[in-house]
Amino acid sequence: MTERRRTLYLIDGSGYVFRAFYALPALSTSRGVATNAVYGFTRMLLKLLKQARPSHIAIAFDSPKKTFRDDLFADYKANRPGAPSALLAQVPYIYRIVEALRIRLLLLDGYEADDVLGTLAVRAAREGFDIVIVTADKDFMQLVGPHISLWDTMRDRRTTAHDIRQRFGVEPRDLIDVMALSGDAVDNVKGVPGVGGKTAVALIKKFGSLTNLLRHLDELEAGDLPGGKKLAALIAGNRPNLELARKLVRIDTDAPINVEPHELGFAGLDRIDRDALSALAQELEFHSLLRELAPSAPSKKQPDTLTPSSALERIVEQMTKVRRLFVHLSDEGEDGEVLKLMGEGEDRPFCALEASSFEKAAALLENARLPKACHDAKFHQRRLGARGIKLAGVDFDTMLAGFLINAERPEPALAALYQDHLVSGRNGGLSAASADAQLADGASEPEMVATLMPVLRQRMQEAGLLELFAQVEMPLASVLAAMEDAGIKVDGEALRQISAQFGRELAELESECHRLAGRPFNLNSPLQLRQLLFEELKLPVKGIKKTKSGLTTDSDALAKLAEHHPLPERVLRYRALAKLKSAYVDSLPALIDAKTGRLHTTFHQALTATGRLSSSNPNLQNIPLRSEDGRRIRRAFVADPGNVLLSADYSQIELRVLAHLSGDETLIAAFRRGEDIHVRTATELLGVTPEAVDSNARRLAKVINFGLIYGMGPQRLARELGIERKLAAAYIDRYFERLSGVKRYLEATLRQARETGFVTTMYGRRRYLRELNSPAAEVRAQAERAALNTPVQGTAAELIKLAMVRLDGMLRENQSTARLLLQVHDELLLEVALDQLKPVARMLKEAMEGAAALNVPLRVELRLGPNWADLEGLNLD
DNA sequence: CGTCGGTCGTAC
DNA sequence: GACGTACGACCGACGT
Repeated sequence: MTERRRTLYLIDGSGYVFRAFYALPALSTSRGVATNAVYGFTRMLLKLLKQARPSHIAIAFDSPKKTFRDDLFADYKANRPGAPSALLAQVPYIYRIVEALRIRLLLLDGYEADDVLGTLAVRAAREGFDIVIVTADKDFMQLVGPHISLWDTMRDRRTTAHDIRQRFGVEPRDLIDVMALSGDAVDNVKGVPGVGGKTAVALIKKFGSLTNLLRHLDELEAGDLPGGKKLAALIAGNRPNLELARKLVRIDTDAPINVEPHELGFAGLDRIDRDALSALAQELEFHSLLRELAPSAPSKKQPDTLTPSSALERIVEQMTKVRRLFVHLSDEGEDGEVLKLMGEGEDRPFCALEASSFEKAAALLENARLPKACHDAKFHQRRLGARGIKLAGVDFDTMLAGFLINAERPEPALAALYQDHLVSGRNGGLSAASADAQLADGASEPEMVATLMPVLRQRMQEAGLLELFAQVEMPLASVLAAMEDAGIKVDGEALRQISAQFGRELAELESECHRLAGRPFNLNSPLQLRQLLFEELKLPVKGIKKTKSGLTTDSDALAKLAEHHPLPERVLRYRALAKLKSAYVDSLPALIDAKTGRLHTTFHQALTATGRLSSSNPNLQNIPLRSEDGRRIRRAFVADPGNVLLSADYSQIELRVLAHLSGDETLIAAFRRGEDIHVRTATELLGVTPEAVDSNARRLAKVINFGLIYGMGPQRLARELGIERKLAAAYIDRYFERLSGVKRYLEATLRQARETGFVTTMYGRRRYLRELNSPAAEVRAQAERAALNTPVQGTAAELIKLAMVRLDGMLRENQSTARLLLQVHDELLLEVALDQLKPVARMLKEAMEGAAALNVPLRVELRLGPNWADLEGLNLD
């Protein structure tokens, strides 16, 4: 076996100090000494030492004196404001921390940190080290090579030579020339005006280097590059600038440093200067941050260190005796995955497992009779599932609990919940102490979950949310995990064909539009389109709505303008196709799992204000349906061979919920009799018999019925129906006159919302609406509409969630292989083997229609087919 | 150069 | 100004 190369970590100290200073709020000690940069820097450093456990490490800082670059160019970095005094004052502390940690600190007069690190990196690579430069600064990319990579610890992003080639298409070294050409606004390096990154990369790709480019400007002038002539002249004119820029951006790899890489050894956290750190901790009031390192610290358990594997079995053994397990899988990228477990009991046994030893805890995790709590159960179930571990018994998810209690925080992080429920209350803002509690590595995640659980449970109980939590949200998380795992089969080849065809038509439309406009313009730019239509073509602006920035070019507006000019109609067609192509046809194939041909969305259960689910990456809740072009996309969503797609839609779920919540007798009677609800509404509005309701009258009623749920006003109704505003207002009055129960309900809802500050759904979910008291009429009105809509939308969301949980139970009980794939607010989509179709269809219908006993029946329409576009009705009788 | 607000359009 | 809930592509302005 060849000896492993040693790894040297080189830290861009100045970069991190700068970032920490601006990223963190203005913390200070009780005596008013600013500490945020020291705090952020120290945290970053400790994290790095724990995670990477480096054998060799050094930190470099910029020389405080003038550097050789200042001598070259007086205005170097002139655009960058000097460091604020609050930052400068912290620098000595930072140096002291580095010294106390016994890490080599490097400062070289006349050189920036970049040059010191660059020189050391090149030297160390020659001597057989692998070098990781820890920085967030892209300027370092020019140094990357076979043994040198970058690591941005804040975003946990690593950059290798391969990444750079892939991203830019040039070698890392070439980035010096690229940067020289394009300039750098931050450092006030002037490149060639008008040449940005894109052009610069293209030029270097074509000519290989800046030197070669300057030598062959004539080729550029004659060449086929668009604007080549102009470009060549510009570059020629800026030749002296370029020579200078190259010297400024190039990191010096030959700085006079008298340190050798092998002298940069780090002995580990056991060998640091504890006395010095302790003194610093006192002085800076970093109690929890440095406590674990300092000698005076209580001998608290060290949750973040990995337990040696010899002790593992014993600890896991202890865990079998606990009443409850707190579980956290840290998402620290690649091989940094760590599973932390804590038991609830007298001595709270704790262990942290590396990915390679997860299976030691499998039996515990899969034991459904051992209750567990974690933050984001769906995530844990899927990630452990990917390793073959079937997480079971999770009955408390702090993310779901926290969101039920306060829906103003979507997908709350553990630290945010901790802050909200355990730390805040004292002086409101982010004091140094509370930031410390939140940010420091003091408490492990399982500890935080354990601490939060009783608090959150208490708050849910006070708000009457426990049943919704335990009976709906918790079991749903596991159903959603299975749905995401299942994914849906998508015909990528079909999408590629559609893409090609749309592409051809779009190209034709584009040239046609440019011809009609009389000049080329960017069809995707509403701004350019607006200038063209209203300023150049001077099309009439009457009846055109406005956006914040001016006249709109939305589809309503274009439809109006189409009477006066042929262009708008073509733009409408272009927009429709371009939308479908970029949002669906071209983006979906990239997300299809190449092995299985299936597409896996992520459902968000703790995100929307009303309690609906949402879907992202990709969003499969807005796949087109209405246009034929759109349906072609939907047709690419197919059933696996031997299966069919089975879809179930709630019929009029929101109007039925409104009937139930309002108790309106007319509405309830109509639904009980199974009437066409829009026809019924039309008879009430127009005072005619059902037979007399024509399609136009029904359409009117339908618009009102839908608009009602959203709090539509007469203005919008009039526009929608193309009638006078007065008439629209009369219809609305008439509606509330005939359906007075609805009117009373809406009024009562608003009254209650104003009194309590929140509205509730049928199952008790709350939405707080502070804006109900806003002095701004429009803000207030919007909050009022939300207040009226939320109970209806939210209750409907709860019903289908309940149906999903019920269905999941039924499918399990009957050992069906049918799989729930998608939920689209009032629709469930399943993939079912042909031979199970009938029983599954029955279960599905029963699960949905029987989700709750409202005072109106719930109705479901079943349809099935080979794909999601061509579905035919299924009658079970 | 990345982030973010604005605009637009898809779904229910 | 104008009808609720989402996600996301694209553009263009703005400042780490």
